[in-house]
Amino acid sequence: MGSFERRVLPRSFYDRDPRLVGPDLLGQILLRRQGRQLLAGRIVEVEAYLGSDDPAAHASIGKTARNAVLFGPPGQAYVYFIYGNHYCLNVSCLPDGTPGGILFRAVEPIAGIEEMCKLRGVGEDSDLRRLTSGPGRLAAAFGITRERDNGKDLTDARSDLHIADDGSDLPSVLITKRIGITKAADMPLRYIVAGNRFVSGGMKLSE
DNA sequence: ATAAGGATGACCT
DNA sequence: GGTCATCCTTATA
Repeated sequence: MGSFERRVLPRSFYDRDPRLVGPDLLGQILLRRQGRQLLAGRIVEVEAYLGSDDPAAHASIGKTARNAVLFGPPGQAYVYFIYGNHYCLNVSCLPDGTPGGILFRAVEPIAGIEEMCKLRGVGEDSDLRRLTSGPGRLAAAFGITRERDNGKDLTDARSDLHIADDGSDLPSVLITKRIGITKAADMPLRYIVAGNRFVSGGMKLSE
C-alpha cells in the first residue's frame, strides 16, 4: 500500500441506481483508519437494495429513524444491527430523497490483517478466507458499528472510513440471487468477483 | 405494553 | 444438513 495510485470514489459515483453502482464497486478498496493502523480490503461481493419496489430492502417500508440514511445523500454509510449480534455496512445510492443502497458482503483482506484478527477475536493463524467473508464478519474486522459509523461520509479521503480506486484492472463480475433473505429472494442483485476465494456463500447462479 | 421477525454467524450432527 | 443466541425495529393494541 501507499506506493500505487489511490483515489477516493466521488459522490457522483454513488448518485446512480444501485444496480449500476454494485458491480462497479467490485475491485475497489475499502479503507479504515483504526488508531495508527490502516485496514484495507478489496471489495469482492456486494448486494443491491432498492426502494419501494424491493420488498427485501429496509427502505421498502418508507423512511424511519433506522433507515433514514438510505433516503439521504449518496455516498454515506448505512450501518444496522441484526440478529442481536452483528453490524452490516451499506453505502447509500441515488440522490437525496430517493432511497437505495449497497450492502458490503465480503472483501479480500489487503492490509492490517493482524488488527482485523484482533477485532474479530480470532487467531492470526485462522483461515483468512473467513476473516472478512460475510457482512457481519466484514463489519467486525473493520471495527464498524452503528454508533461510530452510521451516516459517515464515505467520499472523504480524510474520513476514517472511505472507498478508493487503486487503479487495478476491473474484475470479471458474476450476478446471482441475494443471500439470507426470504422476500424478493429471486431478484438477481448480488454481484461477486468471478472465482474469488473470499466470496461468501456460493457462486451458483441458481439453486 | 407486547410480540414477531430479521440483508448473520458459530457450532453441532 | 440443522439449531440457536440475542436485541433492535416495527406493527399492533
